[in-house]
Amino acid sequence: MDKKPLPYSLVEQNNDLLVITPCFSLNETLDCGQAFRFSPIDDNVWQGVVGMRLLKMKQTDDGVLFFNMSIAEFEKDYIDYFTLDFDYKSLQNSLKNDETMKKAIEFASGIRLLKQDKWETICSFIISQNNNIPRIKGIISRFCENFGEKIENTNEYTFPSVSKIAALTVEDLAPIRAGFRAKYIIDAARKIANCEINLNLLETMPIDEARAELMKIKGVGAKVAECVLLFSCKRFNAFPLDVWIKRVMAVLYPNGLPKEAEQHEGIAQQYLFHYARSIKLENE
DNA sequence: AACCAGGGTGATG
DNA sequence: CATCACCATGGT
Repeated sequence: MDKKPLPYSLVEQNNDLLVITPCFSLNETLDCGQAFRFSPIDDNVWQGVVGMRLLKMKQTDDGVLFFNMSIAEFEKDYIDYFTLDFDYKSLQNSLKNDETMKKAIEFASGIRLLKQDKWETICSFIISQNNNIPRIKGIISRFCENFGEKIENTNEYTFPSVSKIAALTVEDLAPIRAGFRAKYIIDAARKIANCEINLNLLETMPIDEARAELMKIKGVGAKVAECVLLFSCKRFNAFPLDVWIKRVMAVLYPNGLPKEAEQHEGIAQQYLFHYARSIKLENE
């Protein structure tokens, strides 16, 4: 059997690791609305908590440099997280047969789908409903500071565990100022903790069943379920329909996405979402 | 089946 | 300063 060459290469540089791959922009990937725990700390430098670890990264001319990272650790935890084993270049070339997709991709060709923690993604998108990004980030950061674990030698906190939140009440969540969403977070934690919902099956079960499974949680509707499937379960064909995408679809794709996007609707969605929001800015 | 609360903030005019 | 919008959802 022929083995396809990997779409990335890893180069250790002292204690750091340089990741060389096409279509990988930190700015575009970490600031496109799929993740809420990353912040820019300097020119082209980002940091954010992933699992138990504070990641620090820098965009350079050669690629993306991960600070204090070994090949072994990176292969274990972050290839999948940044979807590096997926051939973005080929998909982009195919999508570019469509003129609108071509423009959208050229606008932000370095967006990559993340595979985030499922529980964290469920909470984050429950919090996102009817909300703006600065406040979403504020609520999540208060959530972590109040109920997460402090990460050694940093001022950062892990995302709170399911079991810890399942034992709380809505009143306990008052300090995070999530408003009416607090009761949904508690409901999600309890249903996951008592195994009414099995997160591990979401990646493999038929996607309609996965949607139904997630929507057992109060406060999780079609939109939030779709975000969870796309941003934490590698379901490339999940397609979150928010106000922006509805607008794009109505104006640019009244008959649906081009055939090249089949089975990768979610990735197309990321380009279109970014594009839609930028067009709006240009008009003002 | 349309409509609205809920809680707070950022953006717009 | 007022008003609107916000990567929605559940309840009426």
